[in-house]
Amino acid sequence: MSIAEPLPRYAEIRRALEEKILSGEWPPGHRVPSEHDLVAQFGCSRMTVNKALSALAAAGLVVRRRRSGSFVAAPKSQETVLEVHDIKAEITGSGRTYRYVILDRERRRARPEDLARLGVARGVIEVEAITVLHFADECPFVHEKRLINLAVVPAAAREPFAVSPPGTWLLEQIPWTEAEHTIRAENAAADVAHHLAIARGAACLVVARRTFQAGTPITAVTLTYPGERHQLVARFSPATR
Amino acid sequence: MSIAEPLPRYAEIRRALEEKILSGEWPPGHRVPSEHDLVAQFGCSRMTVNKALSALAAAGLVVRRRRSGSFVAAPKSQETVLEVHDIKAEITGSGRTYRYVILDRERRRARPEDLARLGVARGVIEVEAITVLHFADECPFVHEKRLINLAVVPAAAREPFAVSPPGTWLLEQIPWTEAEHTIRAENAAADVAHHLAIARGAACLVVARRTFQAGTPITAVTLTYPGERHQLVARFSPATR
DNA sequence: CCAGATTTATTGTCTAGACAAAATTGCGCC
DNA sequence: GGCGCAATTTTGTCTAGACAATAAATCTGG
Repeated sequence: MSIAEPLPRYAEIRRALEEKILSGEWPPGHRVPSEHDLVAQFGCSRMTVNKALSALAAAGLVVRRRRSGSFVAAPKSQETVLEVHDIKAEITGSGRTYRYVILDRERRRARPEDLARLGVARGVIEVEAITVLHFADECPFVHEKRLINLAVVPAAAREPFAVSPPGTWLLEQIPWTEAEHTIRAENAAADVAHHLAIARGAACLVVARRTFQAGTPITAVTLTYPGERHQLVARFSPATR
Repeated sequence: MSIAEPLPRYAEIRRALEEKILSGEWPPGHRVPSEHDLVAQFGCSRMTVNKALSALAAAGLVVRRRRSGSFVAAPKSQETVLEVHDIKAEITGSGRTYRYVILDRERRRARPEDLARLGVARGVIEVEAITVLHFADECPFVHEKRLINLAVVPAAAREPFAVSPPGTWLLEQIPWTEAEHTIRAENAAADVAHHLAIARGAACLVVARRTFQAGTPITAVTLTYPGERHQLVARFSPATR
């Protein structure tokens, strides 16, 4: 049994409508009663039912059109929320000891492939290219190859990254407005396999992240996780949106 | 230049606050003016600033506490929204021809490993176990191993899956309330490699999805994508939440 | 100085209205 | 019948207030 906590009225209304939709009683395309009707049905003000309906619309369960009404949305694609943690926080958060080493570091003019990784078509920018290996309990955890746009974060060139790895440091330095992830599987190349202490050709999970601030790229990072030791978990329920 | 469309007042206020936060002018922990102050500053009613602040709280940019006030949230973890499409829709949507074959099919009492895949501790349930291979433009696209809980979807045992593959058919049959994904990389096993027409041991992206309705498992599916031909893309910007 | 009671600031929710915007419906006119 | 205009419905936004819940701050008696 779940405890009967006092839900606010708008949440109650939202639940009631959600139940009709998720149970299939109201199939996709079905017309949801108008705000006016719901006001009469639930005996509350229109702002309250509006709050419930707006939340359902934001969650993608209904589509609302002026003059036409609200309709149950077609379940076209499943969305799932993936949490991408800071590596240092992820490891220390699970009670393991964290350590990292900087394998390589170079300041250079962005090469064509660097520009592609950062997600810009062309241009002349200086980048800091850093390769880091992260350890959890002294076991190689993830291999990181990062580019930092020095036009946006000039301090990165002077930072020794002695206490915090580049990712953690950057997160504290500048806020980001957009992020893009691509996730793929790759057979480990010789050098990465060596650093991660896995067999050459072993499957690795590769997460590439690009971070932008108002359209300009800040950093691009490629994280290579050993396949047999790592997985990403994502959960989604429309009710919690 | 972007067109200057007339934003609603609450969106304007939200933007203004967001700008302060994302630019770093208001660092994490900084106190956001109270609703009362914002009402005076923007010359509108409290409901309007409340709507803006609530949206920022929902997006995770601020944390609100009664009597204490609203504070800029610490950017602790990046969230990203992954869209998981229906395979048939994904392929036909990009203009390729879609085809599938059922490689194997069996109705059986759930084995211990089946129960684990479905996410239940124990119990006696009948499952339909189906293996499907999907093609895009006659090229093997993804290998699917699925379990369907026949206690919830008894019709699955009688369905020939002649026109729609099990995943697409299920999506039309019953609504789901929760979904859980795990994403990992694996070296292709001999049989999967054979079906996908890739080398044995080639890196594959494995997406395992469990779908529930109000806590009871509906289906568990393991999708194996050839690593060199597939990747997942996820985008996130807090402003669009 | 401390424990407990009281005040107060702040957010959370709600109401009963108002006007605007959009899109459908229906009507009148040609 | 067809076209254009007006009426109507429904959602989108907003207001000015109200009371409740929470937790910090302050006051008070010992």
